[in-house]
Amino acid sequence: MEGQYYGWGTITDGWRKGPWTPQEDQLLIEHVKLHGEGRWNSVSWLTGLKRSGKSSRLRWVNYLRPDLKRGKITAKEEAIILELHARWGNRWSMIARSLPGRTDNEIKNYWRTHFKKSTKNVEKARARYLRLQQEQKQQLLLCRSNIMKEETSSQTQMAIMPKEMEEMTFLCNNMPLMLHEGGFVGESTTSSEDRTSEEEAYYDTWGRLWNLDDMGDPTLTF
DNA sequence: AAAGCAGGCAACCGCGATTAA
DNA sequence: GTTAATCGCGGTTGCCTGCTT
Repeated sequence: MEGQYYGWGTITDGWRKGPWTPQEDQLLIEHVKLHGEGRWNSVSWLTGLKRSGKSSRLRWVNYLRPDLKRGKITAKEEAIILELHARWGNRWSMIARSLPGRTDNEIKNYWRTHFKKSTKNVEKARARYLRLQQEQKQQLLLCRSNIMKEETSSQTQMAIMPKEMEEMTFLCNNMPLMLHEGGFVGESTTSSEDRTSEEEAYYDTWGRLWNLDDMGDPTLTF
């Protein structure tokens, strides 16, 4: 197996370091299938992998997990990252919890690559986000007026698309914070330490809601 | 075509928190 | 209550790749 390694892979103190090979990935996947996640330090002696528990966990969490989302960060995800970073700072794992399928490492890398060096990029992203908000706002207003029309004119309103109606009513009634005066929720000066558990739950919820399937995200360019 | 450079990202490191013995 | 093992997180490093000169 050793001869198949490539790149800067080396062995230090009996542990292999550097890029993972497909064979190593396969061993790790099999291991998790059999034993589940956790007990990472047992991976080595159960599979024969010359990888530390730490390295194995990292590989699984950041790359092999089946629920990971592949592909580029969307405008919506970007908006969430910006918003939550403004609020929580570098608490990447927490931010990642609001973006299912994305890892803390991925988000951290994205932030550093796109926003750390230049506030201009933050401004651009912010502008994109505001455009998106405007579009959504218009859609919601339209939907709200449709709901009102339905409410006044028809007794059978809930029979017509009841599910959609419920969803849109819920959105109309619960959206205001995200649309807060066209501004960034994250612009608040409130530090993460000052946040209440209710706020925590609120952001958790909205983070998840915003992760509903994207609707034609514009390509992100800087 | 080749060299230099910068961006992107996978992986490592150190450290604090948590859990088990 | 103490210690060791394990886990999880944030920061950092360094390879790869694509673009520019």
